[in-house]
Amino acid sequence: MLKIGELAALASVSRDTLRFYEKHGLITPGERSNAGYRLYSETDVHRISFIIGAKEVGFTLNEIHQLLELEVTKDEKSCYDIKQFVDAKITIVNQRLAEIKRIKKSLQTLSSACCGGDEPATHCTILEALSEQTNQDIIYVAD
Amino acid sequence: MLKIGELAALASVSRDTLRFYEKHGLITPGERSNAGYRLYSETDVHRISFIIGAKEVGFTLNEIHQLLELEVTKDEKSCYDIKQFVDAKITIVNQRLAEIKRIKKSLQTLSSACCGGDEPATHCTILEALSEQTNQDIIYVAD
DNA sequence: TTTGACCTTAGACCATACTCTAGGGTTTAT
DNA sequence: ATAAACCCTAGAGTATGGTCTAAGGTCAAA
Repeated sequence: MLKIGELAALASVSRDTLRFYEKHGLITPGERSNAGYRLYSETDVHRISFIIGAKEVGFTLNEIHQLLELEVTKDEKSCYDIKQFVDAKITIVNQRLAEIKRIKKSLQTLSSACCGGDEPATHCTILEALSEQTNQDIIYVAD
Repeated sequence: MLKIGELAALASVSRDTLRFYEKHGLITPGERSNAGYRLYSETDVHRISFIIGAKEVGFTLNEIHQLLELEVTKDEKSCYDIKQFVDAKITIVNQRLAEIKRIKKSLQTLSSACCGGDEPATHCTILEALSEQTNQDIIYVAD
């Protein structure tokens, strides 16, 4: 079992952040030491890792909370709802995946056009790198 | 040329958001109508699209501002700096890419384990779906 | 046994990214 | 020509996600 400072160091977040997440129901260390210190299990470590990862790719704490709350009950109806929710999230994830690939490509175009490449300096802004790409529909509308 | 409401509708953001981005130097419509209305060009449309996309995958407005400001000058030193900056961003993008793939995989595991699959209900939370995955180092440390 | 590094709570404060309000001018359709 | 629907500015307010402070208790080493 880890104390809060140990988990904080491991996960590269502050103690305050861990307490903040707890206050908002994202993580709930089951045990306390005699002195009242929080004690974190390995499951908590995984949980924190998931939270940080999900946050990094743009999920809000609220969405992460919902993801973490997902549990299959025996109720068929509820199970259907969960599947709906998860599949909706997968759609969002796929959109983000496409978007981040687009950005990566722009950055790579920019990087290789910049200094030392033989391409002209015309390609040297993000927007120009972006326009280099296939003329996909650029504006995001619900599709 | 588009008026603010037209661009807002096209990009699925509010007018206020566009004015907010302008105030913070992310977008700068060159022209105004006689009445003082903002007029947006096609470049502005691309720019807004980039901002929204970058935001969705977790860049802050500040980072996006830096990305958009990137321009190659004739100064070699400055060009080197830009390459450094862009390459650092590519590293971040790659990390996000890996993370979002991890999350996608978890969601897919969860979705397929849930309702109708023949796998037992033990795999039916995000955390269990996550542990299903190869035992990669789960905690994020600067690597 | 006391010094320093840890832990506790409650609540104030902060940055980011909007979002809304007030008070006013413009454009467009009927 | 007038009402609805748009535009303007400045500035206040809000939600999210922390971060810090105060006032205090605990633990391990010198």
